[in-house]
This record gives sequence, structure tokens and C-alpha cells, in this order.
Amino acid sequence: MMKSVNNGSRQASLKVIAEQVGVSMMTVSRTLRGETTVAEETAAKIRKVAETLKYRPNKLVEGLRTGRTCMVAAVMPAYLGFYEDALRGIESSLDLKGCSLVLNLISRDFGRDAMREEIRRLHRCLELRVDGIILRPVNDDANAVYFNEVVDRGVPLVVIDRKLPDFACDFVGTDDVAGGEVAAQKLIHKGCRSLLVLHAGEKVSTSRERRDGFLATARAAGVNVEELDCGGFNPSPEFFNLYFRQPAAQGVDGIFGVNDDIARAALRALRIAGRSCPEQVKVLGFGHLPQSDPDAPRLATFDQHVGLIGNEAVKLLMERLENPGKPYKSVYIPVQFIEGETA
Amino acid sequence: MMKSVNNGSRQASLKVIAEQVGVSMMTVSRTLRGETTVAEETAAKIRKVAETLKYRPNKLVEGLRTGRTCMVAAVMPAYLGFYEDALRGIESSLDLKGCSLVLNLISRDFGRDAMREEIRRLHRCLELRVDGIILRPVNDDANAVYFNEVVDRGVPLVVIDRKLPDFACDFVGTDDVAGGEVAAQKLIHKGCRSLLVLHAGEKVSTSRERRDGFLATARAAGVNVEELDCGGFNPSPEFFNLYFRQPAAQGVDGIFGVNDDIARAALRALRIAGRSCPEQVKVLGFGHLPQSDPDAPRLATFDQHVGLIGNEAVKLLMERLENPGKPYKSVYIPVQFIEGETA
DNA sequence: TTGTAAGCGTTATCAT
DNA sequence: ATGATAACGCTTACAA
Repeated sequence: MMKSVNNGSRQASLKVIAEQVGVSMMTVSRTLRGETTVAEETAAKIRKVAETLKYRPNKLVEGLRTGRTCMVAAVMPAYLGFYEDALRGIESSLDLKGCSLVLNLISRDFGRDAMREEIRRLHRCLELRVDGIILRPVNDDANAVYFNEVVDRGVPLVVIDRKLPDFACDFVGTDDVAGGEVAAQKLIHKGCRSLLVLHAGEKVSTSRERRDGFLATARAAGVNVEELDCGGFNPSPEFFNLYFRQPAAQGVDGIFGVNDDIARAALRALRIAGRSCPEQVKVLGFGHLPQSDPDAPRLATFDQHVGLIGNEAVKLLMERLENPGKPYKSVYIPVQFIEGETA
Repeated sequence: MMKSVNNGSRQASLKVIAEQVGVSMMTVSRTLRGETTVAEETAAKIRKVAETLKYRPNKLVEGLRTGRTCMVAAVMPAYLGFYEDALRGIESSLDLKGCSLVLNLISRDFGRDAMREEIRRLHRCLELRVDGIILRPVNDDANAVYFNEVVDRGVPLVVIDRKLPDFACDFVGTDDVAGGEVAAQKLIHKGCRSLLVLHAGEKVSTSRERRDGFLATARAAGVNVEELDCGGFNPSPEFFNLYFRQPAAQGVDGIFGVNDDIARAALRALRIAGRSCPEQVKVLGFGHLPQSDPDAPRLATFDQHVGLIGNEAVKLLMERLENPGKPYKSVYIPVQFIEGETA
């Protein structure tokens, strides 16, 4: 029936320890923070009692006083996919800085209300007095005025992956334009003369920029190039089958999918259409997602080093915390080409 | 150059609002918490100023006073895989309760030091004064005395997925024994008479229990049954190829892999060994992980409803918070058989 | 070397 | 209907 350590007593606190040792709270505080101005004899006694009582300093109070809670919030899509790496990067970087991660997941299920949900979560973060917020915005075409509340409070906000138009803040993402450019270069270099870029539509900045980089480079090189809007990052197989049956698709000898899913879907559609890869058509993806099927051909793609995005986001956050006035910075993580069997 | 809202002034607080309106902090507090004992006229003024100043109550202080921080920590493997669903379940359930999730990821890279890392993270959670902790232990064979510090503090601890021996606390996991039993029943029912269970070794409770359930049911039914220790949840393809070349493997007509990865690996090895599935050998997996390759055969498996594990963990946590004295509870989420092409 | 007092932002309790 | 005061756990500034 009896509890083991703190029988009946309050939680260990400076006060409790002070009473038990017979000194003032200050002496305890000093000792436990490692100040050397305490008599060794007293200090030893204090440390012993603290140990016995399993004292843990209250970080919240520290935050209350210093204005630093050592908590940083991340707000991201509930279906992490791609972002799991970023999350790991964020978490481990924060850990190194002695900070804790408050995670907020925005479910797809909210649909058009996702933005309202995002705001609600941001408000919660503010109430928790987190030191900063790392955000993958649910929308990158929306007017983002409501982020001003965060910024106005002086809470550092770092946006990752999808850049918000008309909103100045720190940003970390992939160098999508360069990625698209290199994709085109690679295909052209491998002899392709009629290119196709499969993208996810106008609304998503990452897709748009990869496509733009690709188109620009292809056109500059004077090769034929088409684009096809797949309507999203995870189009149905039927979509592709339909497309690759059309005559227009017959001449294509190089395809760039703006993400791996699109590229793999194209791969299957090509197989069904009876076109060989990489002999007749070369295919590049983007993202370098883990390939769960060991029997599928290894997709040539680009690694986005997503973990680095997370690391860098934390770094920017810490820099702004140190120096709130400095100009906003955008960091673009370069992609790395990954050889595969499809190109 | 000028900040937009709080130019030069302190953060909005009860005090600031009180001064601005010319009332006491208490009146402001009462108003903003929706008490009705405030004159409507005063209340209106207060609400307006609070709105203008974009006042957000400080949850930390609330926690300091009430002992409830509305923060719950989760400690899980950095490579979520399987646990991403649980994480979503936890996060969304917490959100419904008005709580925030503090996420701690334990990287595989720590190897044998993972436990030390786990302890360190638990300590951090205690310093943050979280209301409770949901933990997927890094080890389930280890002596877990150090969790006592958490329990002794009266911080509810709910363990998920892997049950700790010799440690009493709330637990939520899969009904692994029943899962193994049903797996054997299904195979026997489909006519298999020589079974094989591919498991991950003695150390992991989930694997062990699925195997035990499987073996017990198979033996009770009087069919032939063998077991093979794959040494982990992600064995190399070579491991299986080697095994299926042996004469002992030739008679097997029903295989149960304790997770989907093992089952799929077995599937490939069977194909290489020239044995047809499901005609000659039927294969069952466990876990119902998303199958990323649409061309691979749909694996017959068991859905663990991992999201529910997360939901239930939060429920247990809240129950214990309400009633710290009640006896510990173990909840086993039943699995659901998923038909597939491999059985 | 040690202690006292004030304050961080809020709420519970007891006045007025 | 409103206010004053203490308290939560800790640190900073100032005394002794």
C-alpha cells in the first residue's frame, strides 16, 4: 500500500530539499546548478538528499522565468511519408540542443478545413509558449496572413518544403528548380530527344519548380518537351494507362516524374503499353523513397536528403532565436542523383 | 522597421490587459475563462482588449498551478514503420483531450546504448512535467527497474506493443497469441498439413507470442509443424534462399511469417525455389503493412489496427490520471484477417 | 558562504 | 461584481 520513494510527501522541489537539509532554497538551487560558492560539506548533503528524492528540475518554471521553454513545435502532415526523415532530422537536432519536440499532425481528413486545423494547432503551440515552430504548410497557395500572429509574437517560424508566396520567413526546402534542371540534363545526356515531365499540377510549389527547371533546360537545349498534369502526387494507374495509349505519347523517349510514385506509375504504364525501359524510354523519379519491393527495377531518381532539411530547419530556428533581427534566409538543399536501372 | 502589434510592449498577459482596461487581473481572468460573474460591460471591454492584444493564456503556468501540463510524451523508435499509425492514433486522441504530444525518437544507431538513451529521454520528459508517458520500450527482455522512477513520481506510464516482463504497468498491444492461433487455424482450414512458422527470435515478445500461439494450435490439431528463427524482423533474402533449398523445407505446405516482411521474403524465396503459391504452399503474413508495389501479389495477412493501439494507450493514460489507484490493465487489440492471393 | 525578496503568469480563496 | 493575497517552483539581484 505504501508508495516507494515519496511516501506521502510532495514532489521533490528546491523547497522540500531545503527543508530536509535545513538550508535555504537558494543554497540548494546554487548547489544543484553546480555553482561553486557552496561549502562542500553542505553541497554534499544537498546532493545526497536530491538524489534520494530523485529531484528533477522543473523545466516549465525555468521557461516561465527565462522565456525559453526549450520546446519547439513541428506541424506536419499526419501521413508522414516523405516527412518522416525530416521529422527525425528535426527531433535529433533539437535533442542536441537540449530541446523537446512538440508534434502536431494535420490529418488529410480535414480536407478543405485543413487550414483551420493548422491555425488551431498553431494557437495551441503559442499557448504552450514554444520557443519556435517548424511548419510544413498544408497549403502553399493560400494567403498566409494568419501566420503573422506567430511572427508578431516574436516566435520564430521556419517553413519547410513548401514555400509560401507573399510571406517572408525563414525557409528550408529542396532545390527543386536545380533538381528539374539536372533531370533534363541527365536525360538529354543519355540521348533522349523527346522529353515528358509528369507533374502534380500548378498548386504545389515543389512540383511546379521541378517542372519549370526541367522545361527551361529542355527548351534551352532545343529538344522536344511536353508536360502532363497528373493532378496530384499519387495519380491512379488508369490515368497513366490512358495517357500512354495516346499517339502523342509514342514518340517520348525520356520521362521525368516529379516524384517517385509518379515515376513508378509511369514505369508500369510503359510496361503495359509494351515500351521497354530503359531501352526505348528512360525514366527518372524524384525523392528517393525506400523501394519496398526488391524485385522492382531500381528507379533512377534524386535523393532530397530530407533529414538535412530537418537539421537545417532547427539550425535556422536557433539562429533566429539568437538574433531575432537578422534578415530572413532561405536554404535550398541540393539533390543528389541516384543511378538506377530505369535510365 | 516597426513591429505590427505589440510595438515595444510586453507580451499580452492578464496583467497587461488589466492595466489597459483599468480593472484587476482577477476580473480579466474570470472574464477570459468565461465566468458569468463579470458585468457584461466590463467583460466586453476586456474581451476587446484581449482580442486586440492577441492574448493567449499561458498553458505552462496553468500547468504549474494545477499540476496538469496537458502534455503527454511518447517515446518510440526513430524508424517508425509500423508505429507511424500508432503515433497518429496517439496524437489525434491527445488532441481530442486538449493535450499536446511531446515526441521522443530513439534512433537505432544507439545500438546497445539504446536503453541509456531511453532513460535520458524519460528524464527529460519528467523535467518537462508531462502528464504521462506512452512508451514503446527499446528492449522487452531487459530489467526495467529504472521505469520505477517514472511510476514513483505518479506519472502514468503506458507501455505499448512490447510487454515488459517483471514490470507492472498499463499496457496496450496486439493480441499476438490469438493472432498466431488464428493463423494456424486458417492454414489448417485451407488444407495445409505441414506448417512452418518463421519468427524473429526469442527476444521479441510479439514474435514469440505469435509463434507460441501458432505452434500450440498446430500441435493441438495434430499437424506437422516446424519453426525457424530468422534472427530479426528484417532478415536477408539470402537467409531464405538458403533455407528453402534444404530438403526439410520441401514438404512444407503452409507458412506463417510473424510479420509481413518475413512473409514477403519467404514468398520470393519460394518463387526462386520453384514452388508455387498458393497452390503448393500457402503463406500468411502479419501486420498488414501498406504494399507499395501494386504488381506484387496481395499478401494474406492480419491487420493489427495499430492506430487503435495508440487511441487505447491515450485512453488508459487518461483513466489512470483520473484514478491513479486503480489496478493496472492490459488491453489486447484483436487482429483482423485480411484475405490475399497468397493463401 | 548563505539568506531574503521579488517576480515570471496564472488561479483559488477569501474579502469587500 | 470586483479585488487583494497567496501560492505554484524557480532564479536574479541584492543583502548579510
